Amino acid sequence: MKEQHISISVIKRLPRYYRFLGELKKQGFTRISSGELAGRMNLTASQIRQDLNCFRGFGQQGYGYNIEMLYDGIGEILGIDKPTSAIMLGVGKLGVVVAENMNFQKYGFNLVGAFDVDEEVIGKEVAGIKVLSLDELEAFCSEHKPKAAFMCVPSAAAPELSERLIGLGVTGFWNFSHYDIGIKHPEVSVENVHFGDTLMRLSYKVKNS
Amino acid sequence: MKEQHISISVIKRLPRYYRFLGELKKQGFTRISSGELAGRMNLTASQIRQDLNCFRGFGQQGYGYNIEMLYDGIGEILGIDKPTSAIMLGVGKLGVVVAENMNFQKYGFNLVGAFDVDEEVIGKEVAGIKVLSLDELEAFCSEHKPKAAFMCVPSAAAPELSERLIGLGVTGFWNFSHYDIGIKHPEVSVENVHFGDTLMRLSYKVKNS
DNA sequence: TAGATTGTTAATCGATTAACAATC
DNA sequence: TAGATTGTTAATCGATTAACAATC
Repeated sequence: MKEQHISISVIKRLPRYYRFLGELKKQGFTRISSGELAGRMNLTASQIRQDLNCFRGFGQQGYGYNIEMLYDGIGEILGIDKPTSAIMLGVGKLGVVVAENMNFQKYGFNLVGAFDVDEEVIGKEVAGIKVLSLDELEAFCSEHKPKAAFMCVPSAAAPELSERLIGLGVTGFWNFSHYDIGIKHPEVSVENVHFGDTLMRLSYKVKNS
Repeated sequence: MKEQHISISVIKRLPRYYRFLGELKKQGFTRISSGELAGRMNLTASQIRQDLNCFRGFGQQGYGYNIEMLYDGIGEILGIDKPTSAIMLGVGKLGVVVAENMNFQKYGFNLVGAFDVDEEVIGKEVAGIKVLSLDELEAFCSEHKPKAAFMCVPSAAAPELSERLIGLGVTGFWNFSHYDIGIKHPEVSVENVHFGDTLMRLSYKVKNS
């Protein structure tokens, strides 16, 4: 898997390829051409070939792409085969739903800890994990060295907490809070899940079409 | 508010401007220059001026931008001042959390109905709304004419259900399910919230930096 | 071999950045 | 008026699409 420099636009599309290919695989298909896949995904064949060619070796002229091999290959590029250990910060309603309904393994992560400040929540089990007090964060991290943090805390708590986590070696944030972790720390990776932003975009679209 | 053709890239950024400006407003600031805002948001001043100039009349040479006016203006562009009526499909764990914790009004929507197929859930109240049986969808829609649907159903239910909703006049989907509503229906607006996709992207980033 | 389909280069298109004249 | 800062045009950069030679 020789990767030169992969543009962020390509990376953004990979999960969607992965989903479509997984579906095709499940349906029993074994090969697909860029043209056929383009039709299903509403892309151009050219774009698919360009995207996949960033990584070399997936296609075969005159044949197309082997679905299983491509699926596994993209999974490997995304790092799904090598789970990153992660902790959840904030085990409120959202945190609980996310923790208990996401199959993290499927997406390249392994949830190893959960923290909250609420005495009501501390000590309870979520997704098979005992919720610890935030006071225990330092001890836990020096023992387990989690690399990623799922930020399900109120926005007000995010600035200080993210500083603390970065100090403890966390390099990736799955951020549900409103607070732009990446601005002060361009060296860490952040993926934001901002419900409000997507709703506002939908509002715009609905009203302008 | 004269809008020619606004590119999708600009629209995508508007909610983030809106959030930052709301914050600045709350902090008591009254004016800001593109340079200052660029620093805070980690953009270029040039991009901010280009973006805002799509809509005309926000800035003033030598002065900058009036925060309140800009905030309100962007809100208007996004259509936040004119709520779209929406219904929720699927009131499982995710649906409940979303319904009860999102202030839809704040983002340009008004939740007017909720539907499920589970007898356990039907009849209960969520966010002040009584959950109806999916059998009542047609009657409800012909009376209330909701324009948007929040899809919190299992992916398997999404294809058929989205067809049905489009037939009933729904033109916008906030889609939590895995199913690409937009492919068969390019005429409707869709905003996807795919937790898995963002996690996979984070996985890639964490492993490649 | 002939047909299909990729890999890859070149052309186009769009978005971002830089520069500066207009103007508050 | 002088200084600041926008609006806007031009330059650059990157991403997408088109085309076709390579090759399975």
